[in-house]
Amino acid sequence: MDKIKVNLNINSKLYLKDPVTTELGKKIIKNSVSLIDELGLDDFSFRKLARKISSTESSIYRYFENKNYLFTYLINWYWEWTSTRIDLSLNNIKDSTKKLKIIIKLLIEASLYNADTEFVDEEILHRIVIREGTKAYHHKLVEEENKYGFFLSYKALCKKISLVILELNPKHNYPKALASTLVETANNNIYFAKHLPRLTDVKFNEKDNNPNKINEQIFDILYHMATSSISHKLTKKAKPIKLNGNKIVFT
Amino acid sequence: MDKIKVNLNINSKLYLKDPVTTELGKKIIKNSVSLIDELGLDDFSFRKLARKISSTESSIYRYFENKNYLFTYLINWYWEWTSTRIDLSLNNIKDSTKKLKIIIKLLIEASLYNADTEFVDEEILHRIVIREGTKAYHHKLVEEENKYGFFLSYKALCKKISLVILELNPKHNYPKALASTLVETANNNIYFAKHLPRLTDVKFNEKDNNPNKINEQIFDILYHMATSSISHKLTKKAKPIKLNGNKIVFT
DNA sequence: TTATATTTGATAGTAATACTATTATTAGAC
DNA sequence: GTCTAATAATAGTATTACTATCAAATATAA
Repeated sequence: MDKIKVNLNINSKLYLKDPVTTELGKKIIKNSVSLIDELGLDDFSFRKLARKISSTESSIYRYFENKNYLFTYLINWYWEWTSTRIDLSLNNIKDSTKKLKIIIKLLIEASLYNADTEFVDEEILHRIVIREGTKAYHHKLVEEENKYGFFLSYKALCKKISLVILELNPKHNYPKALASTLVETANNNIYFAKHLPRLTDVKFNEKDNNPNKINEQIFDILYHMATSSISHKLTKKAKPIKLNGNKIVFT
Repeated sequence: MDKIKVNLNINSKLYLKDPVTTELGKKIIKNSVSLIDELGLDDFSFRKLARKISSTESSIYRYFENKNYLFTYLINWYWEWTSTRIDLSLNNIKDSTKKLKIIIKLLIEASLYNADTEFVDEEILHRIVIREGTKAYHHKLVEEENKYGFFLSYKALCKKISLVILELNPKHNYPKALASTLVETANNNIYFAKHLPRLTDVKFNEKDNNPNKINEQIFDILYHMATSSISHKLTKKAKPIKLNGNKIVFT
């Protein structure tokens, strides 16, 4: 495999000091990924991270204001890295259908184009994204953080996907909603297949428990969702319905 | 409006003592809803809740093991209540298309069938579900909590929706994935429209900022997604693609 | 009505989190 | 070899997330 140099453009407001510029910074990134994977975001703390890397809380605080900023930094890494993988993979592709397939495949499998950074294991990062990634923007401070531009990478990723949707159907009415739904639904179905299988349609045969088969099924689910929406002929607009509400009393 | 008595079946492992049976219990439920809405789940604590209701932390701990159990209790309330609204609304409906429309409408608007419990404001609860509901099952302890049955109400809700999907197309391959996607996508698009509008296609005219118009647009997005998937003719199965990966080096 | 059981409130205490601040030490740049 | 920047060490505060104990209030049953 050739090595291609890219750089990930992560919002500098997310850190006090750029972690990729120092050894300690890289250690913080690398070990926060594995520690969040291991403990979950709730139980992850700067104290535990400091212990793990034989450093101190105050040293970590020089890089990140708090654990949520660090977490959002990591999620941004994932968004940027995924955008980059898409760019590289679509590089010579003309056929829009093929583009769509590639995008869906990349949303499901982090391991394709594994980055050669010694300090982020993208496969572990992907697990974190699947389990807890949405916590980066589902909280009381979204609006404020959105003003800082913390979610620009996510928007750029969805924008990129929505443009391919529009290539396939320039008259599609909801390319952005479909794009964000594909990203979110990819993560959800991977998560559901693993932990809450009744919420998706992935089938497990006894010996069939290998991730490839599962990922293929998830690919089919997403591809079906995407192509059906993209090719759907608009029937007449749905007539709004009225519900004659009864009041409910709980006992 | 008539009043109809229903009861919500919430997993009893979620509480140490059933909160609906006592005044203090109801106060805990009611005020945790408004306080989580106000502060966000992260900043919400039993201490603050105790202060708000002029009680003590230890009294609250007699009802709920910890704040995550309380939170999951509230999310279960929403799932159960939404299932109930669906049951009541589909009661006399024969037409499956109409059923689908009603379901989508109910997923978007909490206010329809506002429950007559003096102790849960469903509209506020719905806001919490939209912003942070998925945190109930996106964490390190899913598997354990899933074994306790904490997510049975969610699965039942999705099952109910998937059956209507199958009524419309008995050969649909992914009814469960589509059902869970509709639930999740409803919440996401309401949230995105409000906080991260680039991630959806809701349009705001200057004076058009009223929730009805927005909810109508979100209805259209979801209805389009549902009907396109349901009516999609299966083309030949997508040929798997192979990506010839280049290694990426980050700088 | 009194005795009894149940519920709640008051108080205290522990370990951990989420920080901020200060000073000492070390390593690298010139 | 000195200067500078980065890190480590240490300490301290307010808050969280509990657990435990006991007293007061209240409902219930005899």
